[in-house]
Formats: sequence, structure tokens, C-alpha cells
Amino acid sequence: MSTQELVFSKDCSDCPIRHRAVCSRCEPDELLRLEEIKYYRSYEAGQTLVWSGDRMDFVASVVSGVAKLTQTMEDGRTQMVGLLLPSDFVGRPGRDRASYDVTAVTPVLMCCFRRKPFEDLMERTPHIATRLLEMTLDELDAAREWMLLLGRKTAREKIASLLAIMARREASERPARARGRVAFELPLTREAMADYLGLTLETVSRQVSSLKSEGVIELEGKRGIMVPDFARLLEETGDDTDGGHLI
Amino acid sequence: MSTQELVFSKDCSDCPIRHRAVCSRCEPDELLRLEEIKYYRSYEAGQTLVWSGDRMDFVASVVSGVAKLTQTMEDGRTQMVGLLLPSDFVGRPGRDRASYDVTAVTPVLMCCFRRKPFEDLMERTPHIATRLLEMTLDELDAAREWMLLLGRKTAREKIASLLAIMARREASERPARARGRVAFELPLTREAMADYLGLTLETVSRQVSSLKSEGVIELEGKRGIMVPDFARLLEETGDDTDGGHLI
DNA sequence: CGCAGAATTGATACATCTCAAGCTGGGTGG
DNA sequence: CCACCCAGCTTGAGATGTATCAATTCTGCG
Repeated sequence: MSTQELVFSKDCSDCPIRHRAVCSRCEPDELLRLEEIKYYRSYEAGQTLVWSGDRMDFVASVVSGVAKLTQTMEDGRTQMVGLLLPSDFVGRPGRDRASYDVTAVTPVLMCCFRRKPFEDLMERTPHIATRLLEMTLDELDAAREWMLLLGRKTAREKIASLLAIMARREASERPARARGRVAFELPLTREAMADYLGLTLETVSRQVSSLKSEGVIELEGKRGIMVPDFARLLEETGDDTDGGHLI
Repeated sequence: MSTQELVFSKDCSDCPIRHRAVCSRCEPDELLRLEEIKYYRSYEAGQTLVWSGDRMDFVASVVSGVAKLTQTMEDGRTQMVGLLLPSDFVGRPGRDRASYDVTAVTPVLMCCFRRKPFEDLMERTPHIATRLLEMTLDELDAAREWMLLLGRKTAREKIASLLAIMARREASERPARARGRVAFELPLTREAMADYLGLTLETVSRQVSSLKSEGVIELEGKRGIMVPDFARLLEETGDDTDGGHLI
């Protein structure tokens, strides 16, 4: 029940997110300075790392695991506004209060930097600022794609889109598989999916069942999803399919 | 019918967006270098500045007017993913293709920079990169607030939220008015509002009528909106009202 | 084994969409 | 000067997708 199961100070050079995180553009000497101010923290699934409105005096990169960013209205309606995967960045330089709740979905390991030293370092290290700008622009693109999903897609299209995104991510990490065939773990509960897609969990459940009964997907245990034909899944997303290549 | 009604090269120092745009952090000498590569373009209401997928070899700041960013699905469903007001930035350094359609909602004047020289200048001018990062983070926050609206708010709450945003902006520009009382021009048609809010134009029309008949707003001509009591409007947004101050 | 959290399934309610008429105001041409 | 026109807007009636409320049924685990 400890909040910190693993606190260690690894060498940055063999870090699994070395090539994608906010530090990816850094030269060896810049990396050394980052290494001086970093520390690791780990969280259990379900644990809330930060509450919206709370003081937040660190920024961090997700090293492993999945976390979610959520906003909640007074009456309890909640909307997920971001899904944080390994290498994603949390926190905003120059702002001392969190804008969202951040919650671990699976066990999560974070590489943290106290905010002030990080901001100072960022001023002297354009490589960090440049990479952060690039990552923020990517997140903005993703958020806008999500706006289209939330505003205009049907429940079925929403589910298919979420599955397609997860499938694509899996395919880009693992070596290529048989044409159009992908399997992956979906780390979200039905409720978390609903919060992401702007639906109720019952609707999510019904649409997943429907996709399954039509053979678009197969369920393997509670979290496993098998997509026998990725192009077929893509057709259900409502997006431009342009051939339907996995990557 | 000319696409460029006004092409001139004003001094940056008396530019109306000098203190808020991407150039706001620049020192006088940095401004001079920007001035060398800038040029103005103006567009009429309804004109499309850029089509999604097209080559885009400039970036720009909105000097005056309103433009919209939209995404469209194959079957014609469209979602607005950004509303560009004076000082907002268009285009992405490092990317040569537009991700969205950009359309003028009112007559628009843009301050443009060819992309390559701008990128070069940005590398040598941290003040530009820093400001662009800050603006992008703000846009990301706005996009995430919009995700909550699209995913979880009712039609009435959506309309009230949009009006509240426009009212707030008006109040922050003009000197303060009588307590809680604001009037402003809404530059969007019912259809554009619908595209922004993820609704149909009929639903927008009905909800606007309903807010009017209940005295939350008053319509003045086609575009004028009068909010007699801002706190009352805020109650309809579903957000935390925390007293309901205009700014 | 049996419990608790997660997921499924069913019946019904309701918000929003869809289709279809009209209305309104400003501009145009006869 | 007036009739007409048209885009934008409003309003109505009915269809429909998703939410809501309510049982069950799974699944993993102590």
C-alpha cells in the first residue's frame, strides 16, 4: 500500500522513453543537468496523482503505465480530456496550479522534476523548450481530433475510433503482424471508456457487444481485444480510410 | 472581389496585437527582424484561407476579424475545432501541410510570415518560441474545456457557455460596464454556432429562443446579444459559478 | 465458496435530430 | 417604389439514438 514502490535514479541513457520524451532532443551534457534534478515516483492503479486546483510544484514524464486527465462538473458529470501514455508530459511550466485531475489507470512510474529548477533549465536549454512545443502541438492536434469525435460521431463510431487508436499504437510498438490483424490490451474500464467518449457505460457496453457479435472485434478475457481485420474496424470509425494501413 | 483589399507594411510598434501575439515578448531589435519578413493579407467574410491537406508555406497572426478552424467528415458532418480571434496564431512551424480548413467568418486581416524564414528566426529568437509555447498551451487548455462541453453538456448549457465566453471577451476588451450587464456582437451564424457546439442549427435556434423568452438574453437585430445579468447566464452554463464576475 | 466490482442486458424515457413549413429583413431590379 | 427574392432564422411534428433505471450475470480473488 506504499505510494512509492520503486524510487531509484537510473541513468537517463538507458531510459525507455529517452527518444520520445521531453528530453529527447537533449545533448549528453544537457541530459546530465536534467539528471541532477530528476526523481522517480510510482503510483498504484486508481491513485490520483494531482487534484484539479491543487498546487503543483513539479512537472513529469510518464515512464510506464497509463494515466488519465479528467474534468468534473459540480453535479458529477466527468469528461476525460487526455490519456497519458509513456513519454507523455504532465504539468505546465509557468503555472503553479493543476487544471485537471490526474489519475493512474494502471500502475504508473513518473520521472519528475521540481517545477522551478525545470523552468530555469528550460530557459537555458532551447532543446527542451523546442521539444515541449512540438509535443504540445501534437497534443493540440489530438485534442482537436477528439473534438470531432465528441461533437459529431455516433456511439458506434466513437468506440471504433478508440479501438483503432489503441490498435495503431500497439502496431507501432510491436513488430508488424499478419496483415491487418492486431491484438492488444485495453487498460480502460467501461466507465473510463465512457468518460473518454462522452457516453454512458451502458452505451459503451452495448456497442462493444454489437461490434463483437458482428465479428469486427473479438474479446479475450476482460481486457484483451483482438481485431481480425483492421481495415474493417476503420470502416466503422467514420474517418477517411485511405486503404486502412495499420501505421 | 479582390482577395487583398489592403496590403501595407505598418510599423510593428503601433500594431493593435503587439502585446498579445506571438511577437509580444520580442525586443525592439527582434521586432525589426520580424518586420523584414512579414506581409499583410486580407480576406473577405466566407473566404477560405487554407484547405485541410493543402500545402501551407506561411504562418500568421490574426490582426483583426474572426476566422474558424473546421474539420469535415466524408459524409459532410463538420465540427469547428477552433475560433481564431485577433492575436491568435495560425499554422504550425515544422509542418508543411494544413491540418484543418481555415475560413474567414468576418473580414480578416492577417500578418503573415513565410514559414521557412520564420522557423529560422524562431531558432535564433527564444522569445518567439517561448511565447508560441505559452499560446499553444493556452489553446490546449481551451480545447480541453471544449471537450467537456462537447462530451457532457446539454444543448442549453452549450449555448450559454458559448455566449458566456463571448461576453467575457467583450468585457475584457471594453471598459467595465454596469454590474453584470454586457452587450456584444456574435459574429457567428446559427449554423456556425451549431458546428462549434456539436448541435444542429435547429437545436441552436430553439435554445437561443428559449433563453430569450426566459429573459436570460435579449436579441438586438440579427447579431446583437444583450446579457442583462451575467451571473444569471453563468448559472445556465453548468460550470462552477464562483460568484460570477465578468473577468 | 462466495463476495464485490465490472460488465451485460432489458424496458422505458427523453433530448436532440430530421424533415418540413413558414417567417423575416435587407437588397435588387423592374 | 414596390414586389420579389434569398439567406438566415424560427417553429412544428414525428423519428431516433442515447440516457436512465433496474435486474442479472460474469470474473477474479480472498
